[in-house]
Amino acid sequence: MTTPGRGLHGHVLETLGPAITAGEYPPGSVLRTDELAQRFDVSRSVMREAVRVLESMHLVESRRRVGVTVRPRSEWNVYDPQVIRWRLAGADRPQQLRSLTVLRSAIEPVAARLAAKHATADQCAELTECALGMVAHSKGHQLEGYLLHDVAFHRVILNASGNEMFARLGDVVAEVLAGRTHHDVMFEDPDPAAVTLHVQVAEAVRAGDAARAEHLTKEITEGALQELDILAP
Amino acid sequence: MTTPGRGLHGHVLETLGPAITAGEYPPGSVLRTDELAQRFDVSRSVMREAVRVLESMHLVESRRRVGVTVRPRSEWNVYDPQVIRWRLAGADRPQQLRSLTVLRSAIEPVAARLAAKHATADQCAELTECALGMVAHSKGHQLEGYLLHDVAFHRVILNASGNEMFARLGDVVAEVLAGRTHHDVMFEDPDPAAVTLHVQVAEAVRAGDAARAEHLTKEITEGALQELDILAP
DNA sequence: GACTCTTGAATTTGTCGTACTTAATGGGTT
DNA sequence: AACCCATTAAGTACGACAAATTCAAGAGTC
Repeated sequence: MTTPGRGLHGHVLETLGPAITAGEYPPGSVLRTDELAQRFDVSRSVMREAVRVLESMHLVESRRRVGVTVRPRSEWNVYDPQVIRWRLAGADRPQQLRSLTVLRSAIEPVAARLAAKHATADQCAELTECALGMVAHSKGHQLEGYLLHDVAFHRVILNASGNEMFARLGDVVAEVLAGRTHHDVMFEDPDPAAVTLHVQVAEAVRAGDAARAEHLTKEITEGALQELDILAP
Repeated sequence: MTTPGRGLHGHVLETLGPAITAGEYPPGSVLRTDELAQRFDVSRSVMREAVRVLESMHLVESRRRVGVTVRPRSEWNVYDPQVIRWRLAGADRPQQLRSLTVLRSAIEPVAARLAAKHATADQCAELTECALGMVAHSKGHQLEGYLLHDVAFHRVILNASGNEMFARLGDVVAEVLAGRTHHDVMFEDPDPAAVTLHVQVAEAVRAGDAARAEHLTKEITEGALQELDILAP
């Protein structure tokens, strides 16, 4: 899942990026390219390329005679998958999971509604397959198998919505679901009600019942919100 | 609003980025760094930095002995503000506006709901101020003034939601609203019903009526969808 | 004496060119 | 078919100079 930092420039990013997003360098902090190059034992060229990437993520700003200044969090490109990964690996992982779960609660119901209208026969078949897979792994501590089908299910929904912006959130949803399974809430079998809801969503999409697909998905995401003690919208 | 491409590296990006997102180089196309450097009359270092940025946006992939290959659209970081800007300036502007408007229709109602719960007194005041500004500019072809307050209104909502992911969509919403005013649909005064809805949203948020704020905002975004002939969710 | 404006030096990024290294590809040989 | 090697384009390093902006010192004025 993690990108193994191709090349020296990638290695530098995999160290500097998490450090910055973790708040190790507070907003306004000034870094110097030469010093960083020395610290990481790379050439200035490599460090400059790394800084350029951080700049394109709006994590830092590079100005002459000043150096590389860290920008405030409010300006970061928080939708950049790499930034999301770094933040999920760092100190504000809980905060990040909350933000993303709220995002899910807004996106997925609408995506399900659109999926009910646009899904192909193949996608419908895949959807029911995933739902059945979830049922099959819902008892007896088969969390990994369950997660696999759960992630696949939500990916299909997002893709079937026909909206590219929704489709690109597949990785985010996967990360949130994986995070929940591996670190946080789930120690036992998943909630049977949630499993049922997924099956019903698959049915609704297959039947082309947009309103029902949206409503059921909303119930799923509200469940996710409650798990994190977020007031249900 | 537009970033003026700071430095040579920025200038290269402002040319190459739009070209790639416009599909001028179809997925799988291979570019060579040296050739590009020659074409843009910059050093290889500068071109390499530009390529690194394009790579961080998942627009291209750089591999040894092969070159810089253009990735398929499905892998692009479509939430990157720069990518959004490039695509809005290019050929698939209509498609992009549709995607973003659908995204709005998912996000903004939930954001309004959260804003009703989290908005500070200052934010409530600003919100009513924006709504009143919209009313004041709703007659007599004052489209620019209307747009200004409209954008500000939606920014306040997104910020007041307290969710950083929502807040970062302020620029996107601004771009969509501006696009609608300047290029596409609006030649006359804005729909009076829409103006009224904004005023009512401001009231609902002030009153802390989350459900009402959500519902009213949903009506606003559904109106935006209908303007683009998208089936209302 | 306090203040402002100008000037210039110091500093850090920006750009360039070159040389060398590394890895993947494709073809030729065994 | 398996292996080896030459080719190729990116990856890395280093050194030099250009450009811009900050900061302070100094001149001039009120």
